[in-house]
Amino acid sequence: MGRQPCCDKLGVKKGPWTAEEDKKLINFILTNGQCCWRAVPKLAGLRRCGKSCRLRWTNYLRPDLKRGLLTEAEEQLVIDLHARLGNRWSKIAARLPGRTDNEIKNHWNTHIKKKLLKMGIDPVTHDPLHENNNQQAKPAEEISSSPANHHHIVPEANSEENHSSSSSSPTENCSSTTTTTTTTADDSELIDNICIDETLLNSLLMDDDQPPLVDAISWNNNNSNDNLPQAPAAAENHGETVPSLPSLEDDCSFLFDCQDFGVHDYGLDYCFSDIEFGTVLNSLEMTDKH
DNA sequence: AATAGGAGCAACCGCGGAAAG
DNA sequence: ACTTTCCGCGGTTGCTCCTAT
Repeated sequence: MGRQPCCDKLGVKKGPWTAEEDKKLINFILTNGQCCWRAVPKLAGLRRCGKSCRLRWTNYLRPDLKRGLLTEAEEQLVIDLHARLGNRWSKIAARLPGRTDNEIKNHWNTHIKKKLLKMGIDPVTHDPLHENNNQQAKPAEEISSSPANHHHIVPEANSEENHSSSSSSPTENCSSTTTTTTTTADDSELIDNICIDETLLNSLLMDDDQPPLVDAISWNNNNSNDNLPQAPAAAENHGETVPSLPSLEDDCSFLFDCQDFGVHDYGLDYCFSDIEFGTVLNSLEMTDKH
């Protein structure tokens, strides 16, 4: 009856991952692709639960992950989506390429939540906490100065979802920050692609299976770049046939995570230019902490 | 220079739905 | 149809680093 046990609870290691463990996991997924997490620890030679492997991969080792703080545009998008989706972090993360649900969740709890509270906005309901607080929350001109602000969804356009439409739009109230983080043109385009069309955004709410909007855009662009090495090709250096990885895994940024153990270990050094290695090294500094 | 407190983030825990047998 | 397990998600914890005193 049923399936095999997920993993032997005895002897399963917990806590922070070591570089060696990361190497094993990356090496395994590079050659075998993502499948059957239950079998991964055993096959990869890891004393970890499959669940832990999946988490490590999706939150830290995945090829398409961005590093660093969310940009102002991304932050604004998170706020907008949270106003509509609530704490459905995975759904929100699906609309932000390179960001994980865990990352967004952490960023929400540590940054955005406080920011909204400071502005007199309830981070749960996106309603003003108090009328007075709301008045003094943010000068209108400061709000409108947000790069992404003009993309905000008009609440009235979605009465069905808009539980807070009776008051000022949460997304209108919470758009600005006092910091002057640089927002790139790409970020603005990101918001454009997602928020400019109310119908589009509504469809996000309706169709969970819809592919990531920005993913499609950015990955189409990436995939059109002939300079990018392809993961399967790299895996062939191991002399193994690799089941076709999802297209996202084709991004060369995946290899950045290999730096700790040396990209040469994978026979992938030919893939990088000096500039790319610089990026790799920067990324390494982050992973070295572990 | 030492230390306490806060902030940020990676990882774990537990639950629910889906799927295998 | 039912049991068992897998997978993914959201909430929470605890460690590490940073900053203020």
